[in-house]
Amino acid sequence: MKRKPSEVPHISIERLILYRRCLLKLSCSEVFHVSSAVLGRITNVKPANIRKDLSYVGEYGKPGYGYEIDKLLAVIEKIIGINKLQRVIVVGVGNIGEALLCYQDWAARGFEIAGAFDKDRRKMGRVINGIEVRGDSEVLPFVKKEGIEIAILATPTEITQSKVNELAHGGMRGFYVFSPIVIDVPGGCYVENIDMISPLEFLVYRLKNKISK
Amino acid sequence: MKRKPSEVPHISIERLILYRRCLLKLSCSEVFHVSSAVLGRITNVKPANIRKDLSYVGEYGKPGYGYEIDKLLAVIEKIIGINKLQRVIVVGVGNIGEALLCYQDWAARGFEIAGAFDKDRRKMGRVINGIEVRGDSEVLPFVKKEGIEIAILATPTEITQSKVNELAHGGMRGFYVFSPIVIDVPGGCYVENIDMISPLEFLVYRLKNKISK
DNA sequence: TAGATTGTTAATCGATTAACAATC
DNA sequence: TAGATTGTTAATCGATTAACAATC
Repeated sequence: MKRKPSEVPHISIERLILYRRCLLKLSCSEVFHVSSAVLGRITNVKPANIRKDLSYVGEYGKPGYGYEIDKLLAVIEKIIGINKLQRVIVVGVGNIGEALLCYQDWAARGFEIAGAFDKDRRKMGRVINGIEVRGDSEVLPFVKKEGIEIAILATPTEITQSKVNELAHGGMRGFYVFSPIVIDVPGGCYVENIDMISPLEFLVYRLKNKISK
Repeated sequence: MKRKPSEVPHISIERLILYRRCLLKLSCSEVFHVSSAVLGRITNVKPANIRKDLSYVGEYGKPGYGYEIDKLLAVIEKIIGINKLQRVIVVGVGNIGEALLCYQDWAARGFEIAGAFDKDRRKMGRVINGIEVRGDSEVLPFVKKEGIEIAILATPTEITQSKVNELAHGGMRGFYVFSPIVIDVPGGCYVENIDMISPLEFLVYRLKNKISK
C-alpha cells in the first residue's frame, strides 16, 4: 500500500536514511541486489520491519531474489528529497565547521557545500578542502544570489539563536544546528538540532543498566 | 508508580536527558522551581508527557507549585547514572576530537576527559584545553591504570571498527562513535553511534514535505 | 519445479494525551 | 480559602512483529 510521502512514519524515514547509507556502501562493492534478511543483518533492523518500511515507498522487491540496490537507492532518495543535489552553507568555521568542510562524502550523499562563513577575520580568505571561507557580512547576499535554502550552523552556542533569526529573516528555511540548545524558528522554517553530548549520556545509562538496545 | 530504572522507556530516558540540559540552564539563572507547563514550553514537549516521564522516576512535584529544580536534577542524574563523574577518553584528535576536547561544559554535564590519543606523531605532546595528546600505543595501559570504561572515537571511518575491537579486547565497555557506519561490539559492550549527516537528510525531507515535527 | 523471499495481515506491544480528582 | 498544578487513569494512537499466501 503506497502512501503519500508525508504519510510515511518519521521513524521509517529515519531508517530509510540508514538503509540508504548501507546500500550506497554495498553498491560500491559490486553487489547488485539484497534481501531484507541481509540488509537486516547489516543495519540491525528486523527483516519484517525493513519490508514494512520499504512497502511505504512502493513495491520494488522480487520474491525469492530481494531488492535491486540501484532501484532501491533511487526511490529512497526520491522520497527523502535528495535525488537532486542539495546546496547548503556552513556558518561558523571552528573545529566542527572545519570537520564538515573536510568531509569527503558530501557528493555521494547528495550535498554540496556552496559556501562557508565566519566572522573571525583571521579565518576569512582561508580555503579549506576547496571551499573559501567568507566574511559573515557576505552571507545574506550570497544565499540570496545562490538560492540556498539550508544552513548548517556550527557557531558558538551564545550566538546561534540570533544567527538563526538573522538567516531566517533573510529567507533561509532549513537549519541544521550543532548547539546544545532548543532553537526557535518562525513558521515555514525547519530546524534539526543535535547535541553531541546527549548520546554519550544515554550510553552511560545503557552501560549501567546493561541495555543492549 | 515507580518502576525499576531499566523499565523506564528509552524514549523517556532521552527526554529526561533533554529536560536535564534545560534544567541545568534554568538553575544557572536563579530559578528554583518549574512547572510541567513551563518546562514544556522550553523543551517543546507536551506537559502531560513531561509529567508522565517524571512519574517514572518518582514523585517530586508539588501540586500548585511544580518541581524543585535541584531535586529534579539530582534524581534525573541518578537515573541516568551521571550523578558521579564519568571519566572518558577521546581517541582520534582531528577536528571532531579537538572540538570535543575544547568543549567547556563537560564538568557541568558530569564528565571529564581523562586523556586523548592519536597515532599522528605531530599531534602527540600537544596540549589542548589542558589535555595532553598521547600516542596511540599508550591507550591500553592508560585505560587499565585509570579504570576508564568509556571511549569516544573520532577516528577516520576506515579504522574505527578495528579501533573498537582493540579497545574492547582491552576491557573498554562503552563506545561513542562518530563514524557513519554500523559498529559491531562483543557482548557486554555498548555502542552509541552518530552520523552527523543523517539529521541533515531528515531536514531535507521535512523541508520538502512541510513537516514541523 | 523447488527454494527463497516478498508484501500484507492481524495481533501485540508500547507511547501519547486529554481529563480530572487529589492536593499543595 | 482559591488558584494552580500534580500524578494517574483510560482511551487513543502508532509501531513492531510473526506468520504466511503469493510469486519470482
